[in-house]
Amino acid sequence: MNLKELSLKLGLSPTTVSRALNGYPEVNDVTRDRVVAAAKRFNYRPNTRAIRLATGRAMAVGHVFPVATKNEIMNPIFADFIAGAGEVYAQNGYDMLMSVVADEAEEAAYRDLKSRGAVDGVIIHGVRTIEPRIAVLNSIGLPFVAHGRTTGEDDPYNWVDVNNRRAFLRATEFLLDLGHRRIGFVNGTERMNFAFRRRTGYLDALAARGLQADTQLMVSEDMTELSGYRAASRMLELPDAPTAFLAASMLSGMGARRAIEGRGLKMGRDVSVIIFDDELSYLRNGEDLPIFTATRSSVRDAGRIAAQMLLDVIADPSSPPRHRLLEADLILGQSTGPVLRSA
Amino acid sequence: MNLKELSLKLGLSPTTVSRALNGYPEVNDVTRDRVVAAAKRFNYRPNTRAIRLATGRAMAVGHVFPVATKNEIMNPIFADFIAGAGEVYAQNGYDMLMSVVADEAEEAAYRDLKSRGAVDGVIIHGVRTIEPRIAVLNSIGLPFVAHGRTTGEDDPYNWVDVNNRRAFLRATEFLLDLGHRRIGFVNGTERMNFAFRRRTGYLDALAARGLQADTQLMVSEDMTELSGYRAASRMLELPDAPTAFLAASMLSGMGARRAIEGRGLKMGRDVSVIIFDDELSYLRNGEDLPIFTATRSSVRDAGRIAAQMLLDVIADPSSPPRHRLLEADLILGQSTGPVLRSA
DNA sequence: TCAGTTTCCCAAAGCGGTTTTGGTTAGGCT
DNA sequence: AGCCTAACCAAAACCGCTTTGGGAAACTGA
Repeated sequence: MNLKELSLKLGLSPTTVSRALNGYPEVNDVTRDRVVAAAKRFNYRPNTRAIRLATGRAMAVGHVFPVATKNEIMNPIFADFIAGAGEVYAQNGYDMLMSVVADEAEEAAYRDLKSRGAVDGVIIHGVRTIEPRIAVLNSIGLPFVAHGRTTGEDDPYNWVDVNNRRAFLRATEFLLDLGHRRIGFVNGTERMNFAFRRRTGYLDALAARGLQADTQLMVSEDMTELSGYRAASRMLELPDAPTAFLAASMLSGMGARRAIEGRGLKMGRDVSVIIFDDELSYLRNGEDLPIFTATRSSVRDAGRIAAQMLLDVIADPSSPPRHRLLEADLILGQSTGPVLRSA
Repeated sequence: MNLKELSLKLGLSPTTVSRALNGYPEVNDVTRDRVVAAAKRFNYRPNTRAIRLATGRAMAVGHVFPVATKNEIMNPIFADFIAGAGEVYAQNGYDMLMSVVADEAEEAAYRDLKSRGAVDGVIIHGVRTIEPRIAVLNSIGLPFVAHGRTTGEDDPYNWVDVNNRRAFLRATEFLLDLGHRRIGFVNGTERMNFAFRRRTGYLDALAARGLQADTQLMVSEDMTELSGYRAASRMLELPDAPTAFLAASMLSGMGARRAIEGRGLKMGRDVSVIIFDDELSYLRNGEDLPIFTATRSSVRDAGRIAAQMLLDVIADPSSPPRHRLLEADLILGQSTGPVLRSA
């Protein structure tokens, strides 16, 4: 059932039917009702392809998903971010287009999306400390929102980010307040800008109390359970072992917990742990009671916010750059406690 | 740069340019080369929207992503599956469309995709034991491939699945061969058909040795670390505790490991564990040496295979239903060993 | 009453490609 | 030479919608 057929059935011109359905004023209310009723009855839905060609808008948003050929880690927060963003797109009649491309082909993928007119805008993920995509997208003229910020980028751009520095500053302060002085920091890889900012927060908190950071207590690696386990294990073997850990993710935290418990220590009593919790749906931090004390910021919410921002940018591309800095909550779980004097 | 402009620059008609680029035979090779060179030089890419309208094909595949309003677990294998499928789409010039919809709106989403002509086919995920989507999609007339099978469905349909029954049969047999007789089974929720089939494999292996299953050793829940931990803990408290576990996922297995180690036991020596390993990129089973003995089947590969199958179905919709049953490897890790006689 | 507005609707022209149809030219055959 | 067939290219129709530019009827106001 297409527009022509429907208009034929109604004895109206396609023009009038289209206008009636799209809420244009120059159509009689009685006629409009008739059209709307018929559209529903015949289950008419305008052909997306035709709308797009006619309006020149893609009514679609792209997410490019770079994938390394080697078994690199895929962004574990991706699914939840997408879930949040997708909700917003659906509510606004936008489609979500996903491109899986080789790592080195990401730039080409954006150019392709633009020149094919396949999308009206994109969201970029996993912003690195040095981030070439921003300049590329600006030069292509493809509206975009970055999930995460970069450092020292002169070009203006739209972003949604968590205040990673403050989150880790607060977490570190919290541990310091509990009496901890040796705090192991199991960070993500610092090619990622958020990891870089987290370290800043950690260091600033220590510095504010006149404490010097110990490089032996700082690790920057992929955020897997195994690397969390190894990093924590190594630090716990030190003569002056840490009494607390700061872990960059739920998985790193689980690794740290295993290292602690594997030594017969009890997390929350002998060694404290704070994680960053993205509220991933398949990695919940406990059910009602949080297991880990955590700085928490929902990546799904971030997806919603970024998507809405992108739609706003698409609607008004000449507007000044938009920013949104989300604050993470510090939630109390069972993994932290005062430092043991006996130790 | 569109077709008209390009043809103007070349002094050819749009027809000839289009034909030259699309490999039609009725154009001189010299002309073709000239056209191709110009297209590259001016970075011409045909407008996707126009192609779609003209050809009547969407050149796109849909993935519907149901999301419960409550904090239900989102499919953790989704990202990896998508990564595999997306690769194939990209290679074949197809776009991947993703719809995030409320759980109860999934059927409407398929109808919408179909009537809008937004996609040429879809892949359905997380096939349940009772699976209404198959009948719906068949009646809508939207080509599809199911990732997973259902049970007792009369309608024909295309599917890609892992031989879950055999995987768990083999895993159980392997444990039995090692002398284990009390084997805890931490299964996923059996609304999912794959979990149902896994139980069948487990029970069949026991039955083949004349062993009776103990319902106290069987749990069917969400596959989280926490539920794995709880289930394993509960079983380990039994007077006649299991000497081995079968866990449905990497996360369940990690939970089981924690339960084991938390009791001062050593996994692989005191208690054996076999998991099902989907080879998720953010949850690797060790780096070179596998941590867990596992039945392994890459969900990314499954994505590739399902995507290819769908493209084949789209190309030839009237072909008989296609099936592909993948066998899981049984790989040896450090989490299994012979049962301890002393116990 | 009549010109000037509104109101409501329609015909037709795009959007940017593909595909059908048809026409011209060069070469081959008798 | 005359005819036929490839080979090549162009014109035009079409995909299904939106949008522009009228245009007739009804409604104003003087």
